[in-house]
Amino acid sequence: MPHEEPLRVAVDLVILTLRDRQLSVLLVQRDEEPHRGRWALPGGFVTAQEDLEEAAQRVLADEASLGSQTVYLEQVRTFGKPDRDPRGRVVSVAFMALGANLPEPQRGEAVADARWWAVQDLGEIQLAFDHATVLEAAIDRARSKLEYTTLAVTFLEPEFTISQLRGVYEDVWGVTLDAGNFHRKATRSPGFIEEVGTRAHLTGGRPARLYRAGDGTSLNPPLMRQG
Amino acid sequence: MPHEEPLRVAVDLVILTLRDRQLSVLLVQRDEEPHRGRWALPGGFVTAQEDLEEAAQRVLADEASLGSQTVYLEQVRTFGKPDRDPRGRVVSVAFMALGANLPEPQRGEAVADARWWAVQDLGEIQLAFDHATVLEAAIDRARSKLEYTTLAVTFLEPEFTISQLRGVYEDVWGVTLDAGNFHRKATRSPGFIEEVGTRAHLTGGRPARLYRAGDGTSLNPPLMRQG
DNA sequence: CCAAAAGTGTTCCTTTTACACCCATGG
DNA sequence: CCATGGGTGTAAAAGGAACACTTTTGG
Repeated sequence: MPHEEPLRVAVDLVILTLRDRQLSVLLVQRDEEPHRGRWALPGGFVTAQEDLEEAAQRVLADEASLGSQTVYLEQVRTFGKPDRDPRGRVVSVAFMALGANLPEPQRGEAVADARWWAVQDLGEIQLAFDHATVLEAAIDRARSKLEYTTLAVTFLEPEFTISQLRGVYEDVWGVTLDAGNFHRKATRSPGFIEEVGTRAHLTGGRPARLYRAGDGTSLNPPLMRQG
Repeated sequence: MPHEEPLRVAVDLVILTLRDRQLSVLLVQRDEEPHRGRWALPGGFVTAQEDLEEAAQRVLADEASLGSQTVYLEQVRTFGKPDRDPRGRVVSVAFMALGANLPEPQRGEAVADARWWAVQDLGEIQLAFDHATVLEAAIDRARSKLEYTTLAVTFLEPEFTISQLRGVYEDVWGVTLDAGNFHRKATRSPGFIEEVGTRAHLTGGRPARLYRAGDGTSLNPPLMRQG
């Protein structure tokens, strides 16, 4: 086996939730060089004895104080350009985390601030490292997986109404969907949702039936985006 | 920044091509411990100054002698369980490589043998490390990307007929598709294929028009699998 | 002429889309 | 009673599946 340079391996997390009907991502403001003052994805180095998913869970708990929350976690892609971190060679495995009503973050170590940003409002600011690319990859992944998987439910509490589910699609895709047609598709996709039996009294209209996530993970036919 | 253990980062390649109408993968037989004698995916460590894709290209050239061939290369997933390599901690970025009529491999260093295996015939043999998992992830990715991308053309020479294209779907998915319906779908998917103008005289039937890959990368509506 | 593959037409059926309409509640 | 959202019905349009049929070559 030839000699090779040891590299450092990190995980970076794109933690997404819906806040005020806006797809939002948790960013931390760096308190150290490089990129001091810039907003970045929460992340951390992988330690010797942990799997990549474990490292991601640890960052969720430590940097985002989301240890106890139920979040969906999925690996997105690994970024490894030699110059992506000015401190040296760091290969970073990007994860996407999705959750319902995630709380305001506590400020972690080496971090000046931490808060949710609506994805829409990120146009102006410049993220640290290559995190803009990482963020885009994760958001693309989330948007497209809504079409052909049951992932949308991970943005919702365990019990939800169909219009809340429709809201997830509308907010993540930025479209408007026909309520009646969506209702049919959702209720007729096998394994997508299951009726709970009770009803929600949310607003001034007819109470909606409550559902929970079904067993299925894939959606076919898929839910189409051109609403 | 806290101290952390340096890890080694490798790339592993799932190189797929069609040989005798069989989806086939290039495997190398290990000539060193651990797993001496077992078949494994071609791979190698990432060096200090190269990007992950560059490392993958280097492995393609060195271990698979596919340096000059045109192959499609895409990152699949990164595997990092602490015990996946008995020599120590190795995080491995898996790539999928697709190409047309790839040649018989030359035997590389630290390798007893190298050859193409039909994916169908792999049931019996046990691969080294976690390479069975890696292989499965890549094949799943390839199979599902045929549905909604124009990736099928990467299995073909620059000019091809529609029935050759249909053959890619049939061989990769293991199904039989209706020739007439496939013809319509392929010719009407914008950006999928472009007519060249000439014809192929392959077999004993009517000569087929030749096409080349179009500009598009995604296919919608997708090509459905239940042929 | 015949076999074989290429390519087109046609029919039936399912799904999607748009939108009307009724239902059930709070105020 | 009215506003509001929940949920169903329905007709037109689009798309998919099955398969017959025509075209164009080699032998």
